[in-house]
Amino acid sequence: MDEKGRSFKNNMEDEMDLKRGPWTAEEDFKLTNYIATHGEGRWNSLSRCAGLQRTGKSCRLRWLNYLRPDVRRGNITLEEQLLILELHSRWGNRWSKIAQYLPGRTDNEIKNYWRTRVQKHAKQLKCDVNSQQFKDTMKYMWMPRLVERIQSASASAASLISTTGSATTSSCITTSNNEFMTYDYNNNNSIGERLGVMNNNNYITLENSSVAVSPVSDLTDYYNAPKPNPDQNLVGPQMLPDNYFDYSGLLDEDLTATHEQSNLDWFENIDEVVSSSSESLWNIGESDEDFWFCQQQQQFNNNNDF
DNA sequence: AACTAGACCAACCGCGAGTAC
DNA sequence: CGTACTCGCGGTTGGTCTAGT
Repeated sequence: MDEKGRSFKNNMEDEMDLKRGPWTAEEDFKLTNYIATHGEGRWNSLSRCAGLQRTGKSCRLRWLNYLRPDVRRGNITLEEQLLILELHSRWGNRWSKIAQYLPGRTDNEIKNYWRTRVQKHAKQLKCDVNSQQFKDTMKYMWMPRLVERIQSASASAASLISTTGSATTSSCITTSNNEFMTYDYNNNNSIGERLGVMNNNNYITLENSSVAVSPVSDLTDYYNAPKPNPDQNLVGPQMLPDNYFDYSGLLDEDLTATHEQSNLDWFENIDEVVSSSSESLWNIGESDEDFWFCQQQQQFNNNNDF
């Protein structure tokens, strides 16, 4: 039998013996043990040597996404959400690249977050997740709000960390200079690059980017875009040139009211939450976020009606 | 209690790039 | 140089859980 034939036969045998679907505890044990003694890599032969009836691919995925000791589990924090949104605006669906900036998070986890949470909100707003409208909503509404919430929480979180010593592992934080960066809470030092600066508690500019940011979504474009004549006594959100929505009306008026109220609710919650556990601290965002998005959806639909 | 819809997430698949032979 | 293999990435699927009816 020639080399091709042997390879084909081996592949057929592999196919016949292969196991798919959820991993058992025994398989996990075998894989973890094998990697502990022999290291990772050469996944196909690793699978055979470890006595696993799995493809190399499957072993690699299981190790990277689940068994690796530094995999961080649990809810995506506010800081991580902010990072994901920002990095996605930079790089798009480059999940593995984005994951590099979120220690312990896998590309799969981030991808799942994006598809379930972010795309859900796009659906609620009745617009495409890749549309400029939704990108702007994220950039000018959602992200500033996240920053606000992070800042609000940071004081409480900081005291929590100082008392417990190891409340979290690593994440992205905002500093007193309005910078935000990846941070190792356990060792109390910065472990990543400085990612950007907040302006007026509202906007974020990214620095040190090795990849050009799309000029269309650059804030300077937003500011430089000709504004409607202020003398025009227009009511409600106004369409700017180049299809920019003017969200300032939303920020200043209706939204602020609901926003402040939801913040009040949130602040009422946070003392209680912080005193209970750090895990819960990051969980409270979801209902608040959903509430906020309901408001956005209404406003957004009003915009389109206008 | 039974059913349904939606959310979540682990796992699979296909493809392209890199590497070994 | 061509082929097979490996690896990693992004897209997709399907199982499980939960909330609502």
